[in-house]
Amino acid sequence: MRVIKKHDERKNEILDAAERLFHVKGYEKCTVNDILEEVAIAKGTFYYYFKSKKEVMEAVVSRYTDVVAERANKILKNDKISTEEKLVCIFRAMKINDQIDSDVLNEMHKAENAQLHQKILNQMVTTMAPILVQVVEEGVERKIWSCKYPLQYMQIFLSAALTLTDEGIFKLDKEEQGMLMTALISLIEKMLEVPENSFNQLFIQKWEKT
Amino acid sequence: MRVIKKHDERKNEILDAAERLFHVKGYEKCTVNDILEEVAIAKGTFYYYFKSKKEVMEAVVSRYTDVVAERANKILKNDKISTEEKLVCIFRAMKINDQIDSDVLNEMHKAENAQLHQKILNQMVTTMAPILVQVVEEGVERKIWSCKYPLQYMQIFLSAALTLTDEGIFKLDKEEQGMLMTALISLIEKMLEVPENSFNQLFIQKWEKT
DNA sequence: CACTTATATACCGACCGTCGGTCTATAATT
DNA sequence: AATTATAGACCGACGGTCGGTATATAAGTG
Repeated sequence: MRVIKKHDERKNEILDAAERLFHVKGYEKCTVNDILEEVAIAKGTFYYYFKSKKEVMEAVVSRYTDVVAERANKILKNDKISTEEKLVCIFRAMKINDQIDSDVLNEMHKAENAQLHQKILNQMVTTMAPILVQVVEEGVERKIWSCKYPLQYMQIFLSAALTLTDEGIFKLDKEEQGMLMTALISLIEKMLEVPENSFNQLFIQKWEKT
Repeated sequence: MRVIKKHDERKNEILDAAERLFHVKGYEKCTVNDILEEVAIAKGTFYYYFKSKKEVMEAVVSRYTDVVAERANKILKNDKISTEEKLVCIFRAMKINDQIDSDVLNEMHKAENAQLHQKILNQMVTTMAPILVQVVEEGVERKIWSCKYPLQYMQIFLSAALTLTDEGIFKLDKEEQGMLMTALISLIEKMLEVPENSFNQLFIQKWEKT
């Protein structure tokens, strides 16, 4: 019965199970017992690693946003791609404009799930906005863009995008989704003070290519 | 012990108590028993009027958004004020750019409270965006504004504003709040394609006047 | 018109199942 | 011997259910 594992291994097992269950059942509907069952551990073990259900959720979210942030930072530091492309790539890394992909964040949206969404939103805005600001500043330095409130604009963009595309909050049909995307792209153009439709191609190409 | 009241009277008593308690204790921390105590009714009575705690919450939110929507519609139909002022007034009616006022929505933000926030956000965007679109269209007809995606822009604006100003999600100090407001105003200018800073005065005056 | 009878409405509170979380015991490792 | 990891019985709070009761109003009845 008793199986002993390395601290981090067990911890990750719990995180994996939690992540999976959260986006299958939704955070609120997923009970601690569900997680115990999946990992095949007892309650005591669970609470030996995490002090509450909420803490696991936050750990799951952090683990995810860390991965995204790392990806984004790599893109940022990559000298081989243009500033415009960096922006698009980072958005792609966040799955903001991607419909097909069924990865953690997108799946999580589906479950009606206020707490989880809020945490994701918070983490995402907090960690990603500053990275995006760096891209924007790069563009400003290279004189291709101009932007009065980089941080605030990125915060606004992220919070709106993450909220409106959350299927657990707003139910949009394909057409509405398309309109929203178009509007979001056009807003970025305005934020960076580039001519209308100059980003259109860039974004659409990128996301149909893959 | 037994006090009998008209259906709507009782129902409103419950809603009043719930509303008060939700923003004092927060939705999640407020138990059904708390509400029962406040209204001085038994559990059966509560569940005679509402089929769940969540349903009461939704009713509280609807009652509030209905009031706001009504105020907004009155402003919209008022021929005595300019289109620009209508926009400002409607935002004021939603308490988006108001710091002092301690009314329901603002107070509710304070409690860490994902479910309630999400419902408010949803209701607010759903009911208010279309009203704002009418104002925008009025401005477009009068040739003072121009706007490519009125509905989407308003949705984006509302979701960002309501999310970022939620004290339960993001903790901003006074300075950050100010920057955010400025950025939001400048974004509206971009959305409506008016010159930079043309709304600045309008918004600031309005909100310092009262 | 008084007087039962019936029906719908409002209300009560004991009870239940679930769930997050605690506590103590104990096995394994160092 | 001490520390670390695991187990699982147990707890209390909470949302929600259920069977039943009191009140008011309407409908039948002599």
